[in-house]
Amino acid sequence: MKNTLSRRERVKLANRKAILSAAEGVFAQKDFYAATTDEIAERAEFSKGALYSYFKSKEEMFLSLMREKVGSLEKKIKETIKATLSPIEGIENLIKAHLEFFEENKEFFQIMASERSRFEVGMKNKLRKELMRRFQSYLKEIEGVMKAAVDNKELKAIDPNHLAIALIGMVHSFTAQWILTGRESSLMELSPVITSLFFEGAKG
Amino acid sequence: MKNTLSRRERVKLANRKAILSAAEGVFAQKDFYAATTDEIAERAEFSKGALYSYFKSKEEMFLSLMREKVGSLEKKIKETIKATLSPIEGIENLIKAHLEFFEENKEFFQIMASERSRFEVGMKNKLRKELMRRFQSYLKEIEGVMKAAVDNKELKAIDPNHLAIALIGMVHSFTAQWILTGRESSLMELSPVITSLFFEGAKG
Amino acid sequence: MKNTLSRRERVKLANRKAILSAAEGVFAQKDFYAATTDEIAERAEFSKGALYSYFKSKEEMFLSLMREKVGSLEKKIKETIKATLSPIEGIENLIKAHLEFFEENKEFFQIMASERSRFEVGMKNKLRKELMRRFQSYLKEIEGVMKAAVDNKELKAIDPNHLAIALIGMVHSFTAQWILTGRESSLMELSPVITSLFFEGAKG
Amino acid sequence: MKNTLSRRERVKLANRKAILSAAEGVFAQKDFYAATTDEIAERAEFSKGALYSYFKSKEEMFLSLMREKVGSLEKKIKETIKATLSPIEGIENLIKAHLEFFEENKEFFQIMASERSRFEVGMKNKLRKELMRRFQSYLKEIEGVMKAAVDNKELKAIDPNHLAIALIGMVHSFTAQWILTGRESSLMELSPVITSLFFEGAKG
DNA sequence: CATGAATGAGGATTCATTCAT
DNA sequence: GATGAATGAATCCTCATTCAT
Repeated sequence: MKNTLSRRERVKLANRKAILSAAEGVFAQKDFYAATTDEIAERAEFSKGALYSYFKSKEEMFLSLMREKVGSLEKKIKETIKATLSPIEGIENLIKAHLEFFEENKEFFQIMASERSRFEVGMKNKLRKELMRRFQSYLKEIEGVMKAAVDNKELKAIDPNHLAIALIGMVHSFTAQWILTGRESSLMELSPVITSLFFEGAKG
Repeated sequence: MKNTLSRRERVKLANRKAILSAAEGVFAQKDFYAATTDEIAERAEFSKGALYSYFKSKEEMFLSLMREKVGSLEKKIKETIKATLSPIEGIENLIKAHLEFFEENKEFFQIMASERSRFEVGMKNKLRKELMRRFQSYLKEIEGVMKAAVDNKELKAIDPNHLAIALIGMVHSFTAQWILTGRESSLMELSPVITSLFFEGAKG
Repeated sequence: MKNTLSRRERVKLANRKAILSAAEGVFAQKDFYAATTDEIAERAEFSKGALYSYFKSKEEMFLSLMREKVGSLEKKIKETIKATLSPIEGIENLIKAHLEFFEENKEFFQIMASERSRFEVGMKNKLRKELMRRFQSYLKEIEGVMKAAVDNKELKAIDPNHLAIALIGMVHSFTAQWILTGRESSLMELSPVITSLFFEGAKG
Repeated sequence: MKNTLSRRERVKLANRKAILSAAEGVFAQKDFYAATTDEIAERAEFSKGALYSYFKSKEEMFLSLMREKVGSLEKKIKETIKATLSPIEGIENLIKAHLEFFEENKEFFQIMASERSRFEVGMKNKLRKELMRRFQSYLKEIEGVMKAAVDNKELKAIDPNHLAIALIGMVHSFTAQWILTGRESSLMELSPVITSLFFEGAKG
């Protein structure tokens, strides 16, 4: 496929990416307020001024980052769902896809985990609202799979929303603990534990 | 029981509590950095200066709040565990206790959810370290119950740490969603869903 | 002589003195701004409120202290002058009196040395002006002695103001250094050095 | 000599100097605590923020100022000493050099006179310690000249430390009085008086 | 476009002073 | 009168954002 972007545009895009990547590291380490544009600029090896020709404000930078990440998580989830036959298999793959994504994006996971709860408040601007919408749509996606499985009698007749919340909760909890305790082994190895617990429960 | 505190002391204690309560609301809404001492003071109906005769700094205020809350959650968990006979019953009660506590302390839950991940960073002072220790000890508590249940063959032979993480994850996830979606019904009503999912799993 | 003060009044006076004494220590150690009413109150073993029933403000407290000390230095100087026959002997005794006074009032000396230069500025209120007047009158006192000695041909025909400045300068310099270097020996021991240098000069 | 600094660097240096100069005026008038960054910024015609890109803190600003001034006084003293043949002549020139320096740096003299005594206290950081060291080394410098003159039999066999203290005391005292009384004539005119008093003494 | 110095609003903290008990 | 908790003005410092070069 021929690249339709001019060299200029390609450079801009690459710079933007580099800045977001630097921002990701800083936001993960320090949270939105503690992260300074100075540090982001330094890590991105750009001047502070340059940041502002790519993003209107620190907030926009943050939200762009989140938007892209949530977007790509969502995309991965959608593809996973589409690619699988049975709902059960779909859920298994969903768990794997999540773990894979979070393992590759630990920094984003940390940001998401600590900033999400704050999105309801403030909400003054469109960007935030859009982001919230995305988070909810990501949950809905999972819910859809659950509903299919329930309809299919492959899962018990439990509110699909509850099933989605439970699964997401377990995945996030394992991921958070994995990050907190130093990430020795691969996060993927936990996939069977989560799958088994989700499907069969803990009772012996 | 006779109250052994002088009136002065009782007033001081009450004021301290009032300040912490105001702080809880503000921290929940805005996070540590965005929360201003001005707003906390205003909400507590005290002058900004007064805050500083009760707490050395905004950080100390925050950590005192967390310490007390985590402490009382831990206490509740411990009592619940002690009061129950079989491990299975214990876990059921644990879920209820958690939901009850979070329902009564939604604001604290929000703070905990969003600030916990940040505790590793910084960590310069003793207070933060102490808080981290408490968080971990709270998890260990749950782990202990799980281990007993596994030993008792009431649960499958799964790493008790994993069982604890899974349970906590589900509880937190349901609580977070309940807060996000406006808390119509009581959080407690979700107890049977969580219990059933944890023990029996989702498979139909 | 019968004490004409009521017990009440005597107590008040004693308290006032105690507060000034505490203040002296704190002002010497920290300077006017760094000294806090909290610390003065604590050292005086009075409540902060009590300070304000003895002095209208921290500034008034400071100036009262200075006034009393400068007053008693002046008194000592006057007595010394009156008690001596020849001007030469008078100057010798003046040096001794100064050293004795500063040795007994090191803390005051420190305060005076560091705050005097600031008295010109501000000067808004009567207290400051009065204090400046006292400092100048203290210098004039010395000048008077010098003039007598010059008139008497016991000293060279040098402007008595210059003689006074030179003497005061040496005395203060030796005192300051004595304080700075830890006050091992008695300050009084320096009296012959100063006397000799002032009268005979350094040339061999 | 070609200037090896870029224009940027030259501007920065000039700004730094301008800020220090503004600070000098404010510190002289108000002392360290009473001087506000607001006033310094205003007088320097910079924003408050700009101050902080040149100096880490108000304290560092203060100490930089002192360091530079004490440094240049010391340099002047050293040069004076080096340039003179006989110790006697050296001392005469020393007096002149001092008066000249203080006349050109009245504001610094005022600061030095009022803040020096406070340097022992606190002393927490390296900068303060360094400054104290400089003050002492300045005194030692004078002491060295005195010792040479004593060894040379040009001065009486008096402890050189005492000679240095006496001389410094007189010079400071005359300078302080000159500042206090409005600086009508030139301070330099006092040089012969000081010289004569130091060498020959006051006795007629 | 990039740079980084300058801006200045914003926020934590201190402390003299007041006043209810 | 004494107390010490409460007040709030004052002040240092930070950092997102702008803009001249």
